[in-house]
Amino acid sequence: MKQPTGGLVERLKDNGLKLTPQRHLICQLIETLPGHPTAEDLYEQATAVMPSMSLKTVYSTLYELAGMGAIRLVNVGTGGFRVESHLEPHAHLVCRSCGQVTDVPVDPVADADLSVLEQFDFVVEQREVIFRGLCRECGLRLSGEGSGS
Amino acid sequence: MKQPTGGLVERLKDNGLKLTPQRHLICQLIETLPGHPTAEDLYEQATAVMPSMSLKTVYSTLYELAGMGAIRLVNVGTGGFRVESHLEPHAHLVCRSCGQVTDVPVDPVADADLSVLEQFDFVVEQREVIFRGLCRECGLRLSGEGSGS
DNA sequence: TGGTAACAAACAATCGTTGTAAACTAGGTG
DNA sequence: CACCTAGTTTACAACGATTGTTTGTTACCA
Ligand SMILES: [Mn+2]
Ligand SMILES: [Mn+2]
Ligand SMILES: [Zn+2]
Ligand SMILES: [Zn+2]
Repeated sequence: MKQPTGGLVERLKDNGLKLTPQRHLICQLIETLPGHPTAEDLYEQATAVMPSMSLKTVYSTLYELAGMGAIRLVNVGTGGFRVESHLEPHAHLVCRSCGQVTDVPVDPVADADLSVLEQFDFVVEQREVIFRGLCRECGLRLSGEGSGS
Repeated sequence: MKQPTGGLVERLKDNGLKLTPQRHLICQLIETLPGHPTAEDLYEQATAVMPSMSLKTVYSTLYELAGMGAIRLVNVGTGGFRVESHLEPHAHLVCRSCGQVTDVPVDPVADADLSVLEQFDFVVEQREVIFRGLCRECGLRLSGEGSGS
């Protein structure tokens, strides 16, 4: 009923892909790194362990994992997509100042009335809710600056 | 209580910006073109009338209008942002196949319980709801292809 | 009649991502 | 083992969207 978030390596093999050292490392990093890493984040971490790792391989592996539904690639408008390894429906807080992405562990649309959607003949496969604004640090910092001098 | 969508030119002047022919044209196009045009869409339309128009000027003007809250620039993950001239809160349908962006004239989060957000010390300024899936044409086309031959 | 501030154009550069081709690797075959 | 092959990774060029820089224009005013 609920696929284990911590089984990326198994998912790869189940889908007939070879478990290469590169893929293994990328899977581990995804399961280890907190938050919503970018491809570049993963690349940096990966090259620290395996200097020959190519950025292209990171992208390819992410698309493979996303293609088999093991992760999602979300775009919150901060330039470049981010890896989402929490597959349960949830919302995101995105700071317009520092770009930080935080999980909100509920789906605000869960019990909304979505009957309006019927008229569109649109097959909804997935939904995304983003709250944009300022995180605590950025809120404090910006208001502090504004009143100074 | 409700700023007129059709007053971009006035908004520019109210904010102390000169009403140049370029800005005037871009404002007109935003108010005329249906849907959610990209910067490139506007640039194409603009150069048809004013061939010297620079893409940079389109971008600059869009950021100026967005900065004064006259439009919004939304990123639905189709590569590049789109101009949103309907400022009332509403959701979007985004087709994963053709990229079409359709307005859903309701805000599904409007009467959701957002008390969970309080614990985050995050100042929400704006929210975004996207439904991803397949539009009618793409749904028909893809299922038609799958069953043939 | 310059002087200057705001603006737009031309064009190079940047960022995130993708295409291409060459090199590598594990698993068969003889 | 020497060879073949499919799958994979790498190096690197190219791409689309956006931005920086520099230079040219324009409106307006002392
Ligand atoms: Mn998340
Ligand atoms: Mn819209
Ligand atoms: Zn922040
Ligand atoms: Zn479609």
